Formats: sequence, structure tokens, C-alpha cells
Amino acid sequence: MKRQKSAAARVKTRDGGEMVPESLALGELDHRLGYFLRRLQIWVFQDFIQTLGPMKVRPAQYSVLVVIEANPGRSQAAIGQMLDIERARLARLLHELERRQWVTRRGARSDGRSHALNLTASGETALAKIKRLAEQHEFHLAAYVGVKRHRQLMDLLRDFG
Amino acid sequence: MKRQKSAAARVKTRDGGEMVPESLALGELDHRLGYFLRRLQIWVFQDFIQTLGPMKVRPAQYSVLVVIEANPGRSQAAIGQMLDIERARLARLLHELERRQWVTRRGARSDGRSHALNLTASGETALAKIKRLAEQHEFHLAAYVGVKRHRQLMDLLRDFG
DNA sequence: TATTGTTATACTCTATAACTATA
DNA sequence: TATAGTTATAGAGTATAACAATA
Repeated sequence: MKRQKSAAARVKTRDGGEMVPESLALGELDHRLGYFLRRLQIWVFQDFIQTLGPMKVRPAQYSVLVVIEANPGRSQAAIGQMLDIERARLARLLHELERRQWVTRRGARSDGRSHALNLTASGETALAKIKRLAEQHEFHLAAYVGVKRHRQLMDLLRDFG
Repeated sequence: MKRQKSAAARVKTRDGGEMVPESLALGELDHRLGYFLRRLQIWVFQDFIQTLGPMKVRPAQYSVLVVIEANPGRSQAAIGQMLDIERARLARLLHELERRQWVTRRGARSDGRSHALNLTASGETALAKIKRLAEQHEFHLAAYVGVKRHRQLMDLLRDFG
């Protein structure tokens, strides 16, 4: 797992050793929130993918499964709008979840165009495991940034919008 | 520009109109910092790319230009380690910056393997414009999340690591 | 005409591996 | 033998466009 660099951060060498790289000036990156946001976000994805490794689930798949469980029977359009996943991409993502027999798509009664999304029984079982691993990931993240900062960030980001 | 959804957020329809989507339950995403981090990060990239559109510069290119300017003559390995850009990807990214005649790579005296990176005169000129646009983007971001929250997030994320 | 969902294409980013040249 | 850099490949994510079926 890569860690955010600080003056004393270490970097892995290719034979498994470690070294302390000379620290370089950030320039105006030091005033770009996006830079720091991006660095943490990359760490989060890497840890998430690693922690969820046993279930082979990526962040986007996880978010779709959670939202289907919380809103069974909704259409692809509804789920996609909520998660800002483009419908072409969501179609492919659901095809994979259907292949793994975690999700069903059946034609909606009310509108012949839309597909109602639901979890299968094995999808529910898988998601239970997945949610336990996601919880583990959240603990990793809290430990990485500090429990207090974790709570502060959550409050700042969740309340806005 | 896509905006973070809230209960009253609007979504564009394909003919340019707008609608208010029914709000769906987040499920446990409401307790995942990564989810909120990711949403803001996507907004940041979209606004950055749009704001920097006149110069056709993407976030990774911007960060490399800024760090080369702040640390002239350093090697690709040094820049890549600092920004966590994989060396294969950095090689291609620099090839593009070299093609635009913004960056030079010349063999380092001390080590025949490494390339010293520098901005050209026109690279400096371009970067001056780019930095003005990046500053604009930062104002957009501060307006989007609120000036106070922007400062709080910056403090929380910059000080850690 | 517009929307839902599908398929296809293209470009960026990420992750590897194989290769060269230097050390 | 390890490192600096290059090239190539594959997978995910993003952004479009074109299409069929339905509204």
C-alpha cells in the first residue's frame, strides 16, 4: 500500500528495500485542494480494492450493490443518476453483476423500457460479506488519517450539497 | 458541470431541460468517507479540465509542469516518486509535453541513465497562463463547497502525512 | 419526439512485463 | 544485480454516438 509522502516518507525499491527520497518542492500544488483530495482518494481506492480483494469487488460495483439493496426494484436510470454513473457504463457493470448472479434485471410492469433491479439471494449473501470488508476498509482509513480527522472530513463532506 | 446531488438537486434531461429525480437511499454509503471524497474529487477534475480547457491541460500534466518549475533539473524518477506517477505513464506524459515544446529532457551529467527535466521558455510562458486558470478553478471550488469549508478541508488534508 | 437500455468507439489512467543502457 | 527510462499490453473509468424498443 502506497502511503502519502511526507519529508520522512519511505518508498519501496524494486528489490523490496526502502529508501527516503529527497523531498521536492510542491510549488503551487500546496494551494490546490484538488491535489490533496486526489492523493487521499487514490489511497482510499487502493485500500478498498485490496481489502475487498477476497470478494473481487471494485468501488463502483460496491456502490451499485449497496444502492440496489437500499432501493430494490428501481430502474437503471434511477441508480445511475444517483451515483453519477453514465448509463452505458452502468449497463456493462450490471452485466457483470448479473453474470455473477448477484443481480436480476426484469422488465418493469409500468414502463416497458425500464428494468427493475434487485439482488438475488446469493447477491444478498455476497453483499453481507462485502459490507463487512467495507467496514474494515473504513477502519483502515480512519487509522490512516486519524480518527478525529476522519470524523471531521466526514462531517465536512457529507453535510455539503 | 455536474453538481453533487441533494434532495432538491436537478438533473439535466437530454433535450436540455431539467428535472428533480426522486431521492434514493444511500444505504451504508452514508458512512463511507471514500464515497463523499470521490464525488467531490470528480467534481474537481471536471471543473479543472473545463477551466483549463483553453490550454488543453489535464490535472496530471499540470502537476508535472508545476513540480518541474519548482524543482528544475530533477530526474523523471524524482518527479514520478513525488507525484506517485508510475514511470511508464510519466514517460508518455513527458513525451506529450516535449512534443508541445514545453519541457526538455537532457541526459544528466552525473548519471547517464537519468534525464534532467526543465521547462523551455515557451513552457514557462504557457505555465504562467495555466497557473492563472488553475487559480480560477480554485475559486470555483471554494465557491462550490463554501469558502470556510474549503479552508477547513485544505487544513485537514494538507497537514496530514 | 423523448427516454431506457444496449453496443461500439476512443481516450485517459492504472498496472504489468519486457527491453535497453547504464551503474 | 539493480536502476532509469522506454515501449507494449490489458483493464477500468469516462465520454460519445448510434441504435432498437417503448413512451
